[in-house]
Amino acid sequence: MSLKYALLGFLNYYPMTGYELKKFFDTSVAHFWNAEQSQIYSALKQLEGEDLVEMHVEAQTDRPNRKVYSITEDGRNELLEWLATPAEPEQVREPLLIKLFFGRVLPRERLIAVMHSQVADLRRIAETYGEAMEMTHKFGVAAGMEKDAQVWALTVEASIAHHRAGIAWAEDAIAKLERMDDDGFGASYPKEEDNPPVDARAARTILEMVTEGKPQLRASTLAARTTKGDDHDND
Amino acid sequence: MSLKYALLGFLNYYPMTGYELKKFFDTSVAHFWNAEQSQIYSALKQLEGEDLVEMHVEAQTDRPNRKVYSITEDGRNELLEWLATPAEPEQVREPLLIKLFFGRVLPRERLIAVMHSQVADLRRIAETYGEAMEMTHKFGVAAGMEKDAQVWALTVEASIAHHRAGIAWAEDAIAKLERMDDDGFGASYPKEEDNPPVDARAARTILEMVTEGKPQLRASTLAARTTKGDDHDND
DNA sequence: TCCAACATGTAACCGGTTACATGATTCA
DNA sequence: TGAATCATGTAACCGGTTACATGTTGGA
Repeated sequence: MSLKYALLGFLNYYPMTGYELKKFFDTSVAHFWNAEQSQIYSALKQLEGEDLVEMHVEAQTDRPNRKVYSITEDGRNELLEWLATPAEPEQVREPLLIKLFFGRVLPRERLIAVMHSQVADLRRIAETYGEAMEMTHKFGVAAGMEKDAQVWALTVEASIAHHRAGIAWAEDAIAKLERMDDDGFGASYPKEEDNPPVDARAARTILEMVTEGKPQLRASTLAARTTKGDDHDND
Repeated sequence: MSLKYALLGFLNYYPMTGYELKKFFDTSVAHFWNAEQSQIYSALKQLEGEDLVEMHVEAQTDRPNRKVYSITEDGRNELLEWLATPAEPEQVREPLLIKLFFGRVLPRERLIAVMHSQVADLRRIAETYGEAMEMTHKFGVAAGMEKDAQVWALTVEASIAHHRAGIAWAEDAIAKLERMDDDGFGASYPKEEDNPPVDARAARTILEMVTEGKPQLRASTLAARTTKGDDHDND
């Protein structure tokens, strides 16, 4: 859903074509949002259908006509309304944490290697934020929007903070893994060897032991807790 | 794709039904991964087709038969292989950052209110991590998997670190917004008023000014940079 | 000569969400 | 009486990705 508003946001700066919008995405919000060309074109069509943007064709002979989109009054109103509404927290999906969660079955060194590679990836991404910061500044100057550039900079800081935290956590986790007893790791788990073969009731029993009828920590519960409490300082 | 491996990961602990898998998800990995019941059922069917799990029916008269899934040798191998492979970095998608990015057009106080509500949401979620930590411990005891519980705890720490960083950043951003000049905010932007009406060339000109033929910071570029460099300590 | 930039799209697919359906048992 | 638990699914939809199609101009 946010894509729609990001497009409105850009069109609220200046009228432009789908092709140009793609460039704006790639040069300014790439660090926290990506949009494919094809997606932009179809979203624009949709926005036009809702009368939130309007399009006029600029004829060209040598290449496909330019379709320049501009935001409508309705579009601007809807944008402002959306911007002033609290953001719904995103569902986190972290493949790395799945690997770590189930990673005890790997030889410890293998698991640590995966963690190291995560750190390396994060560092590599973090290096690009300098460029991103420069970009926000350049845009501000080029477009005469220095005020906007100040909030743009805050979004880059968010990404930096986020990555720094990720790196710090991962390094701490690696240190902890290194302090753990090697014997517990690897595909065969000591306990399993001493114990009678696992039967189909085990999972049931464990679930009963853990959740003694108590309310569970469900994603839906989380969502409810977070969206219900929207009753603060914004109205 | 990770869902598939999460299922294999759980089935590698114990054989169980789709219904029980859902509970395991909700009580243990909910803080970084969610899976809907319907999705679990169809994924299991798919895994069975690939011979990574096998199913046997436990007949029941009073309610639908239990379909107990267990991991196969192939499944275990594929799981181990996947676990030992570096995680591909996820595309970040942060609606809040879109709001902030375009938020200059809001009255400053409105934008700050959105940020405050973000902080409140993050705090509310952070409160649940105590429970999550308890859960990992309980599971470890109940299943006789104390070693696994140690790595489970690391995943909870990841979420905690992540949220703490989010809160700290947001509070800092709020402080900065509060120090900014009020006049720059709101739907009408001073510069626009003094300047001639915006024409359809403006976006073009700005893009030219900012990206003087220089390589751009594209998501694809980022992806390339991050996946190319996988040549470290894992093979 | 060949690739990048300009400029538009369509179609297939994929992972995930939401809604709907069925039906017994148990507990408040 | 009515909700929650147990236990299975199907179908529609939705946002996003990947692949494919078309065709000119200008620069390395």
